[in-house]
This record gives sequence, structure tokens and C-alpha cells, in this order.
Amino acid sequence: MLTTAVRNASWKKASIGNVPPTVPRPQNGPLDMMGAQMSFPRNAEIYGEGEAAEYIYRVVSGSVRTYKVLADGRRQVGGFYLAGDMFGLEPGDEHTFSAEAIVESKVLVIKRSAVTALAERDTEVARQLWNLTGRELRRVQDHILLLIKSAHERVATFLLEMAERVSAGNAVDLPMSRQDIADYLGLTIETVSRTLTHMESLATIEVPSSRRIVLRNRAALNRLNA
Amino acid sequence: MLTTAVRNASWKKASIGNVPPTVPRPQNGPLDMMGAQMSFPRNAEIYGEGEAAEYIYRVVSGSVRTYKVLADGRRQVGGFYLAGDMFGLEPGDEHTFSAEAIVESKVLVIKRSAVTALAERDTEVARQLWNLTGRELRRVQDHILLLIKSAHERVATFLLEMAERVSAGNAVDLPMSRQDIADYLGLTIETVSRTLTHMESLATIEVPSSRRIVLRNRAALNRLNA
DNA sequence: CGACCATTTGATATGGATCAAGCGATGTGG
DNA sequence: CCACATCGCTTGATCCATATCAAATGGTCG
Repeated sequence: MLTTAVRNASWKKASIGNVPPTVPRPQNGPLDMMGAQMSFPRNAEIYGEGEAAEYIYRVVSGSVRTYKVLADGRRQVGGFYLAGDMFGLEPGDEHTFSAEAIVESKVLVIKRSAVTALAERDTEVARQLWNLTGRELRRVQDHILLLIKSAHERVATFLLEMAERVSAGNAVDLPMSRQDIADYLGLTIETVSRTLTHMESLATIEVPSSRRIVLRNRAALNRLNA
Repeated sequence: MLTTAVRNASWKKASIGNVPPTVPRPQNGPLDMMGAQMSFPRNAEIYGEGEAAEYIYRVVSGSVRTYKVLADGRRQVGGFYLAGDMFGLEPGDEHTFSAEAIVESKVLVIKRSAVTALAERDTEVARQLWNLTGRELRRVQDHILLLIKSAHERVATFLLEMAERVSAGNAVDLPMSRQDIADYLGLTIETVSRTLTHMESLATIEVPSSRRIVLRNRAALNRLNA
């Protein structure tokens, strides 16, 4: 694990580490001013499924995935959270998904009880909490719509979404592996790979390195985004 | 477009516009004591995708489906709401799904602005709104996990879920058609039908009539529920 | 009884999974 | 500094679950 982290240091520095703060991250009001910062190495668990949801989190730098492993070993990635995104705010008092750092990440950790206590007195905080849950709900609804599409459509939708979130122009630097993408899209790693290759052959995208994808024909992607 | 036709139906405009004064019926939470009751015939639209989310709803009797129609005509059913369930509380101020009565249904219609205004002053109401959104979030997350399973697993999971919600013993009376089920599970109507037939041939279930299903071997279904 | 709609059943096609190599970049040990 | 092992990814061959296309059956209502 340490070795792999070192091995990936170069591209990480090149891509993730130097992303300029181009896209403004959602503001979370009073929540922005709370919590303590923690660092997680690549692939480190932030919390596990079934654990008490004692904290809520905000990505300061790096990227996080949430996921659930089914009884037979299949893994479903619930979402990817990038710098500025909040995660870990669950309906009940137990985490229904696990969360891991995709790359070395800094995360703001906020005590849930402190926030809910504050919400009792401050309706603004209460509204923020509700908004946050609502935003997550919409994201998960969109994920459902993604999962009923064809492989090509799923990949196109994914690329456009990531482009919106991390893009500098048309170049998209992905923090996550093909396996992460596959598990997010409900496909196999082979299908994701083949789909990207196919899109490249159509000049819809370029794949200069496996983690870097350049959108060359957004119209074609949008057509698949149906 | 089909939805447009339904949406413009005159009975609907008339009824939404003329919500009669509240007849409060004493129940539990603050949300329960608000709103006006309305009746919707079978297949009537309650609200349409893209409309302002002016109301939130509670099923009094009957059943409701929410759904979204994709550009190419595919329909995804987001959820089924039975007596007692609340629906229509959306993150933003526009409905992202449409809602229709599956059978003749009575629905309590609650003005959203009234509730949110109340939530500003009453933290209990605020908490209830948050809980409601959180419960919906968990439901949608479970739906994602369903959509990555095999056809047999999806149908088994669906039957067990419905059994928990409507069951009198092992008999499940489904309000919805095979097409509704298929669009909820992300399958075709043929696959749903074949899967039920197959389960019947294994004596896992009985299908005395197409809308009535008797669970004969829950252990077998639970095994598929993986 | 006959028309209509929902559902089931049958035959075939196909998209994506699975199984199995191959490849290229990166770090390791000689 | 160079062969080598490892890892993430791609490519190839085949299989299979589910979709698609088509027809038969059954239930409901005039």
C-alpha cells in the first residue's frame, strides 16, 4: 500500500494536486466554519458501513468514494466526492455505505451532534442540513436514471458529469481507477475500457493517459446522454 | 407527448386550483393535521415533471407511482407510495418526477410553503421534513442496489418489499401492473412475467391471479435477496 | 358474443459479462 | 542501471441473461 502510494505520487501531483480552484464549490453556510481537519492516505477507510454516523465530512482536498459491498462480493460505488463536497450525512444514525479516500485526501470532520444541536436553535443551519440531504437525494435519483441506460450512455454521462466537476477546459483528470468507475456505473472494468477505446476511435474523446480524458466532441457525448 | 396530454386534462387543473378548505383530522405529527383531501381516478396525473413543487402529498387510500420518461421513451418508475406514505417532497422547487394514481386514490394535499413557513418557527416540523427527505434518500439508495442485481434477484427483492408493505400474511395484492413493476425494476414486462412463472414452477410463489401473489417459500426469496 | 387490454409464452438476437491473454508503466532487487 | 515482478488497463474469444419480436391466452366490459 505504501509502495503503491509512492508509485502514484507523480501523476497525483501532476493532476490532482495542481487543480486550480476553477469551479466554485457549493457553499454550506455555517457548516463551513466547523470541524477538524484530518488526512487520509490513498485507499484509507474514513468510515465503514454499519458504524455509528457520528460525524459528517467535507472534502478539503483529494477525492472520496462511498460504496457498499453486497453479500456475494459485488461492490457498488454510491458516489464520488471532490474538494468542497460534503458526505457522510445519512438518514439514520448508522452509515449505510462505507467511505474511502481515493487518493491522499484531507477531510474536514464535523461532529454531527454539534450540528443537529445547533440546528435546534438556528433555523438557517436546519435549512442547510435539509438542503444537503435534498441535494444528495437528487444525486442518487440521477444515479438511478444512469443505471438503466446502455453502457455507452452510462460512460458518456459519467464523463460529462466529471467534466463539469473537475474540468479545466475539455481535459478531465480522473482521481479514480477504472474499477471504481465500473462499480459506480454498474458495469465491468472491461466494458468501461472497451467503451472508452471505442469513443476514442470515433474521436469523441482522447485518452492520453489512463487517468486523463479529453473531451473532443461534447455533442456526441450529449447525444448519448439522452 | 403523452404526459403533456394528461397534464393538461381539465379535471386536474380544476381540482388543484380549487383545493377546498382544510378539514383537520386529528392525528400524530404536525404534518398530519394540514392539507385538503383530493380524489384521483386511475392513471390520473397528480403532478408532472418540471412543475413547481407547490404541494407535498400523503396517500390516504389507493396507490401512487412516481416516474420519469427519458428522451427515447423509456420510463423509469421511481417509487410506489401506498396508504400512509408521503411523496412529492423534492429537493428543489421543481418536481423531478411525475406522479400518477395507480388506482382510484385519495390523497392529502399540503401546501409546501405552509409547511416550510411552519418549520421556520417549529424545530419539530423542521426535523420532520428532514426525516422525510432522509427516509426517501435511503429508499432511493436501496433502489440503486436493486438495479445492479439479476432479474431473479430484483423480482424477489420487490416481492419481499411489497409483502412487508401490503401483506396480509403471505398474500400480496399488487396495485400495479406488470409494466409498472418492470419499469420500477429496470426490466422488460416479459422478463418480469417469465421470472414470476419460473418462481411459481419452483413453488416459491403462487400466482392465483395476475395481481395477487402468495409467497410460499420466503427462504428461497430471501436467498435471492442477497 | 366480440373487442380490447394485460399477461403469458415462444423463438431469436444481442449487449455486456466472463474467461483469458497481452501490454505498458512503475518501482524493486540484483 | 538493467532485467524483472507487479499493477492497472486493454484487447480478444466466447457465453449467457435479458431484450426484442411475435403470437397465443385470458380476463373484463360493452
